[in-house]
Amino acid sequence: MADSKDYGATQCIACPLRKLPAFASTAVDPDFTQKLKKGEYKFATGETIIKENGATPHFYTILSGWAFSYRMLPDGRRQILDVKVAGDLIGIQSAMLATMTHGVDALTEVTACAFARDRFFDLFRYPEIAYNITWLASAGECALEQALLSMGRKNAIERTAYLLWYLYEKGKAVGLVKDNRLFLPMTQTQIADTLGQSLVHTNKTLQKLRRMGVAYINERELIVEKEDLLNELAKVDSPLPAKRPLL
Amino acid sequence: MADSKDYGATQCIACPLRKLPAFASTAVDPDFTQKLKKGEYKFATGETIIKENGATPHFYTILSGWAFSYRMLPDGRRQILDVKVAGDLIGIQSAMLATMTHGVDALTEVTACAFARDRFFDLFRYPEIAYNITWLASAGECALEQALLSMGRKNAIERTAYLLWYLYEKGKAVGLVKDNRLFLPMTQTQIADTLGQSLVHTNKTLQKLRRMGVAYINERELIVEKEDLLNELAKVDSPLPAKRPLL
DNA sequence: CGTTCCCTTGAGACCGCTCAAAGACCGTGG
DNA sequence: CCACGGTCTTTGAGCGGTCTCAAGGGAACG
Repeated sequence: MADSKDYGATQCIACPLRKLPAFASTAVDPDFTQKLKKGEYKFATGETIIKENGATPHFYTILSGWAFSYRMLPDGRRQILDVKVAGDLIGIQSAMLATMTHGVDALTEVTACAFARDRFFDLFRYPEIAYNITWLASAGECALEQALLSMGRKNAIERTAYLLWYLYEKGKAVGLVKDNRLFLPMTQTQIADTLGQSLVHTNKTLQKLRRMGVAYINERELIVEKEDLLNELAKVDSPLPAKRPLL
Repeated sequence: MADSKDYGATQCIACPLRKLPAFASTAVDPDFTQKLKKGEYKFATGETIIKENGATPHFYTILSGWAFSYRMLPDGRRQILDVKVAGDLIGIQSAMLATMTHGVDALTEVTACAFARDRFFDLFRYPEIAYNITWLASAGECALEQALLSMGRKNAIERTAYLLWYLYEKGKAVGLVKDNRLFLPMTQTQIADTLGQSLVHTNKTLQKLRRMGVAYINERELIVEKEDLLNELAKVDSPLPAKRPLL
């Protein structure tokens, strides 16, 4: 499943994510996290990190790279649920519910910190960690709610604007935005599967946003020209949380 | 906000929900839960239990009755996110993220056990409780994922069938189904807002399901005639968990 | 007996879908 | 070095699923 393993390549105490302003400084001793860490895994672009309907021996915190979670219907229709970047936790569901109800694929090369599933309950002996895990689960739920509102009640332009806004904000939080530019390794097929729209219509909607001078994607980069207009089109109701915990 | 309060009307140790097969017997001492409980609240039909974008002083476990969570757009469009029945936890989000990103309204008269928000973190000192809260958050996420898949990739018939299946299973779990009948206090407008469809088209789709002899709603009752066909139409991929924890 | 809420039905418009095909770019192998 | 296949983006055309608008009937309620 994993390409390579490199035990403890990154020391928790020296975790580069801790420096980012998006992450709350935690009360948890990094040495403790270090002990829980089972290793560091690398996944290739396009590789499946977690299988749908399977059980992983691990769950992960993404250290670097992009991934997405999805669900599929038997006939091949796919719905992308969320996009995952550095700091995001993936696979808790399998730890809680025994089976994964979604899969996770890598969009780029991904480095992830692995934690053992069979020691999952141990984490809850530490109130701060337990709290953080629940916090992240809640935030994930919140993101899904917004997506659901988008899919259910917004039209193509609003929905697409919302997704671009969301990705942009998410990128900002982990320091991936520079000069209104965000590296964005998603194809239009993947964007369509996130929006719950057809590829063709997604393409036309993106072009409309480009012609409106709001935002466009070029060479795997999202360029936001009018952030306030994007925001307005997106009908955003709640911004992303300013600080989030890091496991 | 709450209509009436009646401290400790129901003793946790005598909680009627514990008897239901859907709930796992917990390692948590009921006396302890009892101490955390801040009272029992009653909400009238149609009343708002938790305000969107507000902060509640409490979060709740529903003891009896039906409710739904939703998000609204500024122009009044509404998306219903989930339907809540006995045993469901509502309002954790506000406890975690400081503000509620969704509102919760009562569909019937609702009785709910209240827990104080300012003592929320205390709960995490007890690993079993912390674990249970996270479990419930994960399960909520899973339900939202299924809804998202439904909205994004299913057509009206499949989507409607899925919702009916979901409600039916949810009702079963808490012992509300008898003779293939489930008391279901939702109007077609509310069903439409759950499905992300227009009222008119929802009405026509429900009629199609009725004409197909699959299931129909009559006098606030959902009658499932062909459960297997409903299941097949719904394209269900993961069943509801057999056992869930009770806070 | 009027008002309100909910369900139902019809008709026409339009948003988004499917089908089809072509161009751009890229890596690979002959 | 060029031909080739693959992936991704773009464009056009026509269909149809779902929406909006409009209106009527039934039940509940004051």
